[in-house]
Amino acid sequence: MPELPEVETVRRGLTPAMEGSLLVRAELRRPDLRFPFPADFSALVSGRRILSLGRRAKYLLIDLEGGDVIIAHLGMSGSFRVEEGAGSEIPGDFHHPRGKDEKHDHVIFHLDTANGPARVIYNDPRRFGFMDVTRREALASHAFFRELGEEPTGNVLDSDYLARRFTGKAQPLKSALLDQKNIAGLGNIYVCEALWRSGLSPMRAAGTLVDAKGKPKTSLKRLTDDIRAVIADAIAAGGSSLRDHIQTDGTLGYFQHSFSVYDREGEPCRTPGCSGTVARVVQAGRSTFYCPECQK
DNA sequence: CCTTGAACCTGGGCGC
DNA sequence: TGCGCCCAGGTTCAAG
Repeated sequence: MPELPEVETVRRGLTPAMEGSLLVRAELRRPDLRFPFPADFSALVSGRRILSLGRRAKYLLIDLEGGDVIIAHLGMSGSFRVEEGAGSEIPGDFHHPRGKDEKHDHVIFHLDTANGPARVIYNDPRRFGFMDVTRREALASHAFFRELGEEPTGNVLDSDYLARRFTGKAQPLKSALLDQKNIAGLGNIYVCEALWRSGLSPMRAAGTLVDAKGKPKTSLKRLTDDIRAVIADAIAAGGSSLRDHIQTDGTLGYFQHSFSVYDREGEPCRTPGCSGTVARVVQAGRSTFYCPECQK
């Protein structure tokens, strides 16, 4: 499920149950997800208190007392849910009736919280997600993080930075924005949405947004603003739509979100005054949705 | 270096 | 009820 806004929403949703709680035991129900778990994963994290939940790009970070940090990536289909209360039986509830999907519950974090026992359960049908554990001080140099670009949140991402990254690049904008080395956390949906907002074609070469002096053209400044706005809006929407449900379902935000171009092939463009129709093309093996009429 | 395509997995939707 | 095909929010390799 996750691009940056969804992972951020998951982080916020899990925080009440996890932060300050004791991670009594990490139960691995299979030896691997996308990659094998480290051999000592469970031994290393079990019995530790959880200090805080963080996020970098699409990675969820769980900081433990003692200086280790759990790294979790949700891949394409990963989600977390919280189940409170004691008992060995996992009670089904309205949102998650017991059923077939349970076979994809791969990791169970057994917690001792301020309100009693609880479980945080990681479910991932496709198993493209993965978890690792490392020392907090080694995080920045970890292979997952070493080459990551700037976050599209906060004020670090600016058009001068993107101009430096894009100078001389013939690479299509779609691919350049999807590249985590440029911007950390954008995925297929929000790249399409940001390009639509900016009126820029996904096929346009990234270098054409930079002037001869290596400075960002107006179009790149606008794109930078739109990227930040798209992400901020999505986080805001996820946070509000999930408030009631995050306890049991981290995936809800996505599907309540309505997109302007993503997955709208053949439908009318929503740009005011535009009479175009949303088209779908494939770039580097991924679907791109855009309006050929107003995105140049 | 660049760009593309395949691979990793399961499940849902659609046409027949 | 079934079958086969295509598609899916990500990342990483190998190959051209």
